Amino acid sequence: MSITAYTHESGDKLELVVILKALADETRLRMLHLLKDRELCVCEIEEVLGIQQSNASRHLEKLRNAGLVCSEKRAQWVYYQLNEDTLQRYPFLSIIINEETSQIPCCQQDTLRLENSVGCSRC
Amino acid sequence: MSITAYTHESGDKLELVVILKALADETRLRMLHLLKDRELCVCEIEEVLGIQQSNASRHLEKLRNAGLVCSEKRAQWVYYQLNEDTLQRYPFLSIIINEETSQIPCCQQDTLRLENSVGCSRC
DNA sequence: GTAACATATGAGTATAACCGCATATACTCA
DNA sequence: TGAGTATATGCGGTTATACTCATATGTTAC
Repeated sequence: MSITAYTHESGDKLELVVILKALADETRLRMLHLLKDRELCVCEIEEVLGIQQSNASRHLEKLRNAGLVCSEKRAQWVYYQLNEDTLQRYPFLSIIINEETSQIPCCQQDTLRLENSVGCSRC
Repeated sequence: MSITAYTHESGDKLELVVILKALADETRLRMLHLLKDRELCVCEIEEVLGIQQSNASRHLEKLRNAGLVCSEKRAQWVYYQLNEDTLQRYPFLSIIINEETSQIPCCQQDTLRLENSVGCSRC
């Protein structure tokens, strides 16, 4: 019912390094690309990306631990959205998420798949 | 004697992902931070960072394969510098290298160590 | 030529990352 | 309450990454 605060998995690692590690994966870039337009629930993401549920959940956990997304539970669904606070603190993130990912073919296809879907069959 | 062309280790991986993986490491961020001011040879880098020679060489190889730096051999030394071509093609790189790394304490200390060194004892 | 040095690379190891399967947890609805 | 669903998580296997030591390659200077 409440927005999950982003908890950095900083440990002893630099926040910038944690963020860059979270970005350095094609699946997670595709997720961020989808999330730049609107919030999505996990089942929508796994459908569009064609990946397993547990896999999607773990990638989203990594993005959340890096502070890139935050999640909100509503009914049995968990909705993820970009964490605007972090995006403001690190201006390079907006360039990557809004501009660079849009150049990637599979990200463009993901967008089409999401737009053409008649809403998620489940949520 | 000739500047090594950057050869992307793209394989089947996205160039953007290769670049982000190269960035997602504290040692390599420190290297890029040092290189933003001037070219450096490997022995200077390993001295300032306090890492082993083989370790420095491998990190630099990763940066070179991602197209972030290029190298030039002069006499028995190899000098590394930022690859301006890639920095222009990916504007977010300049933000990370010129602004974000400067906020990192150990990068600031590296800069001091480099400035205070009476030149590299070897090259 | 040889010695000394700078750099790259092969081999081995330890750790981290990614994935799939199965299961636990939490919520809804009848 | 119980069935069904959405999400998270424990576990095992596989691959990738980072590090160290030792060695190969290429250069300079004698």
